[in-house]
Amino acid sequence: MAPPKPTDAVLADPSPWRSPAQRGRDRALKREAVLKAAARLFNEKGFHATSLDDVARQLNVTKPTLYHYFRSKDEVLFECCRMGLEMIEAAATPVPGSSASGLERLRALMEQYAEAMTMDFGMSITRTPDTALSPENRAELRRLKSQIDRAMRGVIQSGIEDGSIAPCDVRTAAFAIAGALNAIAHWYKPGGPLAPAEIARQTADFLIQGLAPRTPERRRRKR
Amino acid sequence: MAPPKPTDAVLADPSPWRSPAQRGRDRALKREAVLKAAARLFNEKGFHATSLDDVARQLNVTKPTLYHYFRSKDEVLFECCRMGLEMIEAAATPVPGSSASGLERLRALMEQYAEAMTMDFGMSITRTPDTALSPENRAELRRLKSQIDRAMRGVIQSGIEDGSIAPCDVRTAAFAIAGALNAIAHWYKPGGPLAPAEIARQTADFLIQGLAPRTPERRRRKR
DNA sequence: CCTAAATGTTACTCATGAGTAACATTCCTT
DNA sequence: AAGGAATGTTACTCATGAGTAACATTTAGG
Repeated sequence: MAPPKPTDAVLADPSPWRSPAQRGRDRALKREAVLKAAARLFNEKGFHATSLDDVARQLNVTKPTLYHYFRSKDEVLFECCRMGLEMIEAAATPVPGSSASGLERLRALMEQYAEAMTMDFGMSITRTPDTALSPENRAELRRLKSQIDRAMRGVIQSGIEDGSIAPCDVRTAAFAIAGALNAIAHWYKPGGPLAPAEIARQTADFLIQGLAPRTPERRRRKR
Repeated sequence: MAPPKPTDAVLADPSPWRSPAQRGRDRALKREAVLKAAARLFNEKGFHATSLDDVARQLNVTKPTLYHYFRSKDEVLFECCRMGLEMIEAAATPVPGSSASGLERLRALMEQYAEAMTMDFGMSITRTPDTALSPENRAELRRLKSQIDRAMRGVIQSGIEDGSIAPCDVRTAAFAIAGALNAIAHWYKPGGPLAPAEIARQTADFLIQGLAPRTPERRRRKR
């Protein structure tokens, strides 16, 4: 009895033989599994305190196996950070046909940014010092970060122009906002009392409201 | 011609012979010089990328010399951070006979905090991952940090009570503020266009004002 | 003076962990 | 079947850098 041909298996195929496409997908999945395990360990114990042997052990393989998927430890960290930054960048790229005010767009950006910082890849952006990376990878990450920074400043600027955001120093505001959001990666613990969405909302609220008391007729924002 | 006795030398003494007190002071000065050089290098190249040989070279001595003043590389980093944290803590401890409002006290705290983050020891707090430290030292630093956090929350709380600060989630506010201030250590460069005091003021302003536009009668704070 | 403490040097040890060489196995292709 | 790509293993090499041993020199003080 011959095994069923992979190309015939459209639905419900428990066969151990994989199609070429499936094989490629397996590889991508394994790559991602390495990144995920690595990110978790890097965040928990720190990049330098985590050896690739640690990462491999976590996945029930040995260190040389990892080198089938990555060129170096450096590349592993770099990819983790890139994943995280791409999540944020997706949130920062403007939607073409949007009629939202600058403040509304900024709030959405801040909340997605904040939620990203509660996830493994997002955390790795701020929890690992960029000095751990090779000069080339460091430069590339800086490029991605400044792209996000530019996008955020753009949103702030347009908010000032449409009157939804108070005039302020855009540069300082962007730095302060990014700083407050990045900090989440340092104090958030998955088992905590606040869910990521809650943290995101509260932090965005605070940055919008500020510390100074509202005047009576504008005391609290709804929702 | 006998050298002047150290005890006689009250003023203007270029003698190479040091009094016992002066010797002790020399030692303390040298210790501090090591810390200063180390902090600068740690911040610039990263803790793990900086060897004690690097630090020693910077001071025109050799590595074993440093071990006369510190037990381990770990201790050097720890002391750098402790210095920085003590600067902030000094700013966070309440002045007994003060009649300032909560917001005024918080602004002063934020500005001093921000300025500390532009200095070598302040930077080392946030630019070095706490995973680089021994468990004991890490715990001690965490203790100092949470002491500052408690002080900050106390000031915020009292500001809410006296009406100078809008009601808000104190925990979230304290985290966001500390995050925004800590971030300064990551982007500030000594040669930049903004002086530390300027950065401190602008960042504090932003955190107080928030992003939302003021209502007409309270549009801008004076100064 | 003579000893002890402090301060500095040169020349090591030694653990760690990134990265590699060489080899085994499995699966797909022809 | 046979060759080769992909994936995995065991058993190393090798650089780095923290920390130390042993030794030299100066200074303080009895």
